[in-house]
Amino acid sequence: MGELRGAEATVASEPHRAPRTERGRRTRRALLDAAAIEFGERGFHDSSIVGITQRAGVALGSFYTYFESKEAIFHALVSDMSATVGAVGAAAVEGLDHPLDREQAVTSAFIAFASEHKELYRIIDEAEFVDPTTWRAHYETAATRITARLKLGAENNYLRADIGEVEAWALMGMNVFLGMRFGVWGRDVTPEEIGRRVAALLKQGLARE
Amino acid sequence: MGELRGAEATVASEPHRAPRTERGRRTRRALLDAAAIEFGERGFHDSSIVGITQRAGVALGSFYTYFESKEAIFHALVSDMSATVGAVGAAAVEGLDHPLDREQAVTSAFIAFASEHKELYRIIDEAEFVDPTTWRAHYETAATRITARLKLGAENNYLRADIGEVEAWALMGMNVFLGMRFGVWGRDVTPEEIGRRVAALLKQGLARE
Amino acid sequence: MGELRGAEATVASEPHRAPRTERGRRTRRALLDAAAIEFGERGFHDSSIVGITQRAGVALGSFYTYFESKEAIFHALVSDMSATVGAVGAAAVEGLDHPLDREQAVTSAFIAFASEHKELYRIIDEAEFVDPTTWRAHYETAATRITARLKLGAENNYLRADIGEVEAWALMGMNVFLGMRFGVWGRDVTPEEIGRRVAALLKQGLARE
Amino acid sequence: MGELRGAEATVASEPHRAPRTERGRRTRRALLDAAAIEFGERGFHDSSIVGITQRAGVALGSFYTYFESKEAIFHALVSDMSATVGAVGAAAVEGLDHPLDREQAVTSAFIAFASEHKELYRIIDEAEFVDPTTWRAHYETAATRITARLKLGAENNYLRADIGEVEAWALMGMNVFLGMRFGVWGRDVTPEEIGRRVAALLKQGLARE
DNA sequence: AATGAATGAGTGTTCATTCAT
DNA sequence: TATGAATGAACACTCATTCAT
Repeated sequence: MGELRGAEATVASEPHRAPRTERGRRTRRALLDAAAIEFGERGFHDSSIVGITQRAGVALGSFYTYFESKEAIFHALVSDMSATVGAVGAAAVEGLDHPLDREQAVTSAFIAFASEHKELYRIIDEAEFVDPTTWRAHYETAATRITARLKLGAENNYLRADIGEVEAWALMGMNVFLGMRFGVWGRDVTPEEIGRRVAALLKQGLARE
Repeated sequence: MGELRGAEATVASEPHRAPRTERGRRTRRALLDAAAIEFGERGFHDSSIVGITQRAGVALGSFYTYFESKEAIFHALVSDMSATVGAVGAAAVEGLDHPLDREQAVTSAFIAFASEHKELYRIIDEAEFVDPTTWRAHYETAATRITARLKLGAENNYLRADIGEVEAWALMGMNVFLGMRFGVWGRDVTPEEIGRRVAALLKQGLARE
Repeated sequence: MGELRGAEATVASEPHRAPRTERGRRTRRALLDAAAIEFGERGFHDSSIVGITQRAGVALGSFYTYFESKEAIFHALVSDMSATVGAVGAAAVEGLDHPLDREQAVTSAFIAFASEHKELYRIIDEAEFVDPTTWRAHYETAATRITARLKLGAENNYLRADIGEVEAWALMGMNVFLGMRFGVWGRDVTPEEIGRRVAALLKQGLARE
Repeated sequence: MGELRGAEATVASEPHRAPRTERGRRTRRALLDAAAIEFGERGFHDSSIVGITQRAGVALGSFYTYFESKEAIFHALVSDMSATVGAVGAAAVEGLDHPLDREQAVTSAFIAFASEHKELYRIIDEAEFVDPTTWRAHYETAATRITARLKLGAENNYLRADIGEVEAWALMGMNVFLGMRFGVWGRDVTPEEIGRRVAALLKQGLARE
């Protein structure tokens, strides 16, 4: 999970008290990593603070030095992950011009990422019930980003002029479900192959030519 | 919610004891309807058996005459809903031959249905955490149905020959996310318009002709 | 403590849920009696719900069938006791006409009562911190009653015309402190003797004639 | 609160370690002042060491350089206050000969003092539960002082020969309750007027002449 | 002396489930 | 079948106190 933290600077995770010492920073990090595993494995409600602190190797009470509540650390985690997912998409499109290339790259990257961070799915999905505001913001932000990509493609005459939010949500739904099925559940089709198939769908549809 | 129960005969919901009297049947139904509301409003974990029985107007103890546990009634509900959603899709394609017409109809029907049964989304989503087997079966069954529809379309030379499971999951993801965004969250685009846009995407992709 | 409950009808003790069965009524009573002992012996903060339920011989969870919280049962107890103390005073003056006789009787009765219900002092005193509203109301009500007695004595020309609230609070303070010292702490002077001495003070003051 | 500290030399408050430096003395004083406010506002149990140290502007750990425990600082405070109250009484009687004048002065002074140090009441009252020994000693000492005053008045033929401990406790009770009602709760009657009324009561009782 | 991170015992409260009536 | 009182395991959270720096 370590590398997921990279995005933390971007999104404020509102610690109870910001750690003042290096030791404090390490403890907070250990708690976040432990929580990602615990929540990913057992789900929010079956996870316990003791479970998290034991995994992190710190005392129960230390938890509350860094997080206000069980909900708070979950929120910090979801915010992190949401930012990380966004970063994965942004990195994937880098250097690509054609919108279809871009979407193909995003899909492949996303599925590869999903299959390496399976706990991510569970945690973001569970945010619907534990932290609905953040959950909704996560998808709305992503949709906005996709919409922007598509509009740009239309402006550049690569894509049809009439596409917009509906298509963006359709694309996001594809990616999420493909990530679940071929990233988290099984890897019987490679991320690259899936990217190619999605690109084909976007290019020409499903109809016979 | 009454009409949702129609599908119950299809999927075995394994009642603790099958109600023998008419009165019993009514109590069981009252509990299921109450549970759908309670789970939909508060989520599984914040729902309580007392809450359900109070909504249903029966005594706390009576719950266990009809359901073995909190999980059991949730399972019954999810099974019901899964079957109902399947039925909605099946009804939508009736009488339509062309696969693109069929998918357009399914999408429109599904979004219209979602906006009228918002609790459905929440409950099926939460099944990921409460009843994962049923949840996964729900999506696998749906994917199988879609795959079958697409393969048939390919056999009939309407669709490209190489489409299969990946495209089915992509389609399902679209529908689910469009249902969430334009059915549950907001109705700023009509189900028919969304169906048309999805059909356009499937027909020709997003690329400029 | 049983007889203390006599006043309960007078003051609403707002149970979480009113017991519907006789068994329920008995459990609630057992909890109140146990709480009086527990709070009296250990004080509010060192008392625990487990402690109360163990003394009462019921399961931990049963507590919350009858009381909303630890504070709630304390409040019920204080209300009860406040009413009981009032009743003791009222009973003492019955049949006595002269105000000095009345106050003498009240003082004696109160001190005798205090020495038999030592937990009462502790609980009412602790209400200053746990249930300040009820605590203050307790003393204000008592002061009002005493003021009324004194005014009546003045109207009947037994007492000086100018006495009022200040004298009532002075009298109440006497009684409370005498009850503490000669009722709760030690019985080295009898309640009757104390009553006589207070009456003497009220009759002629302390000055040499 | 500063001036309350004046009496500290009188009663040993057993500091954990006596501060050796001037800086240490200032920190200890800051902690005591902060504790008086915190305990007065929130009561002993709702007060916390963090709360006290934050008010005092020192680090949490510093607390234990000066006090052994939460109870210890409370004890130091109660001892202080007890001594201060005694000093107020002693100062009030200075230069007065007649016992009735003396008691009138004590009552007035005490009520005036109470209305300026409301936290005092709360803290001394709470000592019943937190530091019972000191609490009881406080009242026993006060009673002894009053008894001595009264006996002296009797010896000098100002007062009846038979008055003693009972009358002392009665007087103390009056003062405490009048201080609560007309000092802490409301100042609708002046301390002087109350002193006069108490003196009248002590001089001639309440009976009509 | 001062700091603040770490500790962990302690406890109020919830709620699914059982069971006597 | 229906009722609702009783049960007790489970857990989030607090906070006085310790200790390494």
